[in-house]
Amino acid sequence: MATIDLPPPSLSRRALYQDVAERLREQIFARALEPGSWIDEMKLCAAYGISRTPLREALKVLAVEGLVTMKVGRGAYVTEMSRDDVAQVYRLLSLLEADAAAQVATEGSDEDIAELRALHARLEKQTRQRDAFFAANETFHLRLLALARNRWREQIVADLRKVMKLNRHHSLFKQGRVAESLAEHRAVMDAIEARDAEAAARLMREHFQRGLEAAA
Amino acid sequence: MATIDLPPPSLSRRALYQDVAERLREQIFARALEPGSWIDEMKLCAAYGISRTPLREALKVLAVEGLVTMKVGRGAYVTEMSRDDVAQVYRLLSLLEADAAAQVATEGSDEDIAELRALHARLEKQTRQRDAFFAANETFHLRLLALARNRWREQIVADLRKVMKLNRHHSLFKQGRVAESLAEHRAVMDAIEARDAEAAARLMREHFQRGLEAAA
DNA sequence: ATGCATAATTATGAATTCAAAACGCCACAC
DNA sequence: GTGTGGCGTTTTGAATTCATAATTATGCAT
Repeated sequence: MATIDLPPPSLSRRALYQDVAERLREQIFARALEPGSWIDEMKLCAAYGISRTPLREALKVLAVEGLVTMKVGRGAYVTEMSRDDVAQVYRLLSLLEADAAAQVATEGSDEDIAELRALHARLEKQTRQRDAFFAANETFHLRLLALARNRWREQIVADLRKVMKLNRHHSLFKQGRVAESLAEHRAVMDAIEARDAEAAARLMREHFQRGLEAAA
Repeated sequence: MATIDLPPPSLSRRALYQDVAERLREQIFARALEPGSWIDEMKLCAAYGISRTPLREALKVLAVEGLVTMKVGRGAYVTEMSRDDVAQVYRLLSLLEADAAAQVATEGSDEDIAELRALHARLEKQTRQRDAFFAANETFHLRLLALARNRWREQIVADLRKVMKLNRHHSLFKQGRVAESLAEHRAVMDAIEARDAEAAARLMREHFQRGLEAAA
C-alpha cells in the first residue's frame, strides 16, 4: 500500500524545526505555555510526535527571538516580560513604525498609497466587531510596514510584536479605543496622502503614545 | 588520579552551541567564510572537533540573526548583503542610535553623561592610529546604547551591526573621516550634555548620514 | 525532628546512527 | 552532438543513543 498524503515531495518544502517553532509560538501566545514556566521537551516531543532534535532547534530559534530563555543545564523557559520590557519594546515599535510611515509618505508610489487608503476604508467600516476591527487594524499596520520596503525592519517589528504578545495585558494593541484609534489612523493616513513625512511620523508616534497611556 | 582542568564545574558555564556560533561569526567577519558560499558542516565539525548537532544549532541561531541563510535540503549559506540591504540596515541603525542619544539626553544621570564625556575625551586623543580610533569609536557608540537602558534595542543594534560587517565595504563605519567623525561626535556629546534631546537625535542622524555619503 | 550527605532518578547536552533527498556522473537514445 | 534517464555518492534532516549534570529522594547522624 502506498503511503498517502505526504506533503508535496519537493515543491516548496518547509523545515520541520520551523513548523515546530511556529507551533510553539502559537502555544505561547495562547498561554498553553505560560510565561516563566519550564518547557518540558519530552512531553512536547510526544505531543508533536517528533524527536528532540528539531524541537531543540526550534527552541533555540525562539530564544534568539526572545520568546524563550535558555538556562544552561536546565532547559528552556517561556520569557517573562517585565513592565520595563514592555515599555522598552513599545518605544521601539513606535519609533520603527513612525519611520515607516514617514518613508511611505516620502517614497511610496501613488498606487501604494491608494492601496493603503483602501485598507483604511475597510477599517472604518469594521468598528462594530472588536475582533474584526483589531484584525483589520493589524493588517493596516503590517501593510504600511511592507510598503516601506525594508525587510530588516519588517523582521524586527514582527519579532517585537511577537514578544509584546507575551504580555497578558497587551491591551496596548487592543484598548477599547476604537473611535480614537480610528481617528488617529485617519490622521496618519491623511498625512501620508499629503506626502507630509514629518507629520506622518509624528502622528504615528502620538498614536502609539495614546495607546500606551490607555493601557497604563 | 583526579581529572584536572575541567572548566569551572558549574560556575558560569556556557552552552557549546553559543561558543560555536561565536566562532562562526568571527570566521564570517574575517571572510574565512565568504558571503554567498556554502557552509560545509562536516568540514567545520572536523575543524572544531565537535559533532554536527551543536554546529547545526549554532547555524540556526545565525540564521535568525541574518548572518546565514538556510536553504531546505541544501544546508546553510553565508548571507549576501545587497546594496539595498546595506542601505536599509543603515537607516535602522541611524534611527535607533539617534533615539538612544535622545533618550540619554533626556533621562541619563549626570554620572552617565560624565562617563560618556570621558569616553569621548579618550576618543579625541586617539586620532593617530586608525584601529585604536575605530575601536574607541565603537566603544562610544555601544556605551551610549547601554546608557539608554533598552536591552531590546541593544540586542537589535548588535545584530544589525553584525550583518553590516558582512559587507566588505562596511567603510560605512570606517571611512577616513576621522576629523569629521570626531567633530560630529563632539556635537552629539555637547547636545546630550546640554540635555537637548532633539538636537542630539538630529546630530546623530546627520552623523550617520555623512557616513553613508562618504561611503557611497 | 532536623539537617546534611549520599544514592537514585530524571533531564539536558552532545555524539552517533539512520533514512531520504539532492547532486554528479555516465550511458544511452535521439 | 545534445538531451535525458538511471545509478551511485554525498549531504542533509531527523531519530536515537550515550554521558553528564541537576534534581529528587533516602538514610543517617546529631
